Amino acid sequence: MIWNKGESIWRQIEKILLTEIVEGVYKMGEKLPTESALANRFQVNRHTIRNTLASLRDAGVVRIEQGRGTFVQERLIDYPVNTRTRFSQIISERHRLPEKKLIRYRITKSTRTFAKFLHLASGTPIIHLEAVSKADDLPLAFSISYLPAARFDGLEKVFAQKKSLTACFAEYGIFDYIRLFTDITSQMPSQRIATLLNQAKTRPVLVTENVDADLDGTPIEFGRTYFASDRVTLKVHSHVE
Amino acid sequence: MIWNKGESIWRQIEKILLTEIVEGVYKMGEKLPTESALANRFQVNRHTIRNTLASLRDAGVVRIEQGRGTFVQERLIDYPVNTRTRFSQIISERHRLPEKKLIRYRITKSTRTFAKFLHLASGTPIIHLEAVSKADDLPLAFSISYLPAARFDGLEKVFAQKKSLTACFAEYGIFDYIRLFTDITSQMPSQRIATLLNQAKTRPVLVTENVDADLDGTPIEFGRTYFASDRVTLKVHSHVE
DNA sequence: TAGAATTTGTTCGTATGTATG
DNA sequence: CCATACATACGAACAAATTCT
Repeated sequence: MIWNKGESIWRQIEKILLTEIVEGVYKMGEKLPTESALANRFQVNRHTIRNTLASLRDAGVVRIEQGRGTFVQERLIDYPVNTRTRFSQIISERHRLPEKKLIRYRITKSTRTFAKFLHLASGTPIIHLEAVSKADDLPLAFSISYLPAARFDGLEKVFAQKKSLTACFAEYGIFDYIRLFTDITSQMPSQRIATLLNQAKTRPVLVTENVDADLDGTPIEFGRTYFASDRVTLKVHSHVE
Repeated sequence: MIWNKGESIWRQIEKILLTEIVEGVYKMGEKLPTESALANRFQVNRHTIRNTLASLRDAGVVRIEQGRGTFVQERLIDYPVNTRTRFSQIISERHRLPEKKLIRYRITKSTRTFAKFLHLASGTPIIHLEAVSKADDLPLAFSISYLPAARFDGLEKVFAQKKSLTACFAEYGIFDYIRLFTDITSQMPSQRIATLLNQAKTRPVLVTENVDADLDGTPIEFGRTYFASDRVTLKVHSHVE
């Protein structure tokens, strides 16, 4: 390897690796060679390779995990966050096969927190619905939805058939609804959620909380969703006013 | 301790702990007693306590870190994400003292990625500005901003004085600007970013990427911001159309 | 469950070139 | 010309996390 004198070595290596990644030599999610292997290949010190990889990490191209290796960062799905956020539609538009798998269905009494969001009295029966959302069999999100049981009587059977909340709502006469707000935080996943998302427990999840309402403004759902952060980017497009 | 018969013991304990947390017995970010200590206090099995803590975690009240303990989850700042996102203003409105500390200032040649966002030719000189945003001395975010060097000649001195990008823009004749988009992901922080945010390296960060433009629609800044996810909630308020 | 092997992370130290004042 | 700071590059050793046996 002969290095150009006008540019630092680690930047030249960065360009080479970047080219190889975009050309698909290393594919999405795949492991790059170890630092030692790269140092050997380019005949430089491991520190120099680490400089390169740190820069690629900062640019969002790779992620580095201690003890495991360096991986090409995958960010498969852009997930718009706005008034019309609907999972199935978003996935379909990206030419992927959406699937929503029911994990758990229960009816409980609402605690104060959920009651507040749904404008219900504390203790009112609410549906507690857990599901995993997939695109082409790849889990993207695990979500827990809380809905007023009175309004959605028998939801379990409807959901088992429709496999989409939007479709269920239509069965109950709600043909359109809007998202009132979305709160976004980040956490480490519990073992259960990591398993459901088929994700390493050492990788974080994006957590959103939201309330959807019908066109009268009556809340119909409070939801908490855990996104596999390596597979999803939340996108907020600003409206020009 | 005498337990009410109509309700499960772990739920009763949950209510007690929740009350103590909201009353400030355990303050934000503080460590709760160990599971054993709580089991001892309430004279129940440790499994019962684990039930309670798992429920509090799922409700976002505490976070559990293996080998370290259970902590009251701090979520201090609601950070709106919209067309008019401005740090100083957001913090001030919450009756906190905003501060933006310059970490690094350099001028480099833009790579293709940044050039694309800023509508510049690849290789054009751009300003690379790193800063830590604080509220009442608590670091909330670390941000890297890329700006066209030609348009913001001498920005370093202006920023040193104004300590706010919005204020700087005004010096260059830009009295209003809008955010075109915001992309949101989540990562584990590098050692450097964890240190700058004064945050445990085992806690994730929220990462946003955004482009701001002047009222002509010309991009003036590409920014990447790392939020301490335990201290910030990003809020997307939907506009009703 | 225990330990070895693998891989990245951190911290010493040394040296060179470049820009600044 | 000198002092200083900073980025770059190499070498060695050990720490920490993960994986494999």
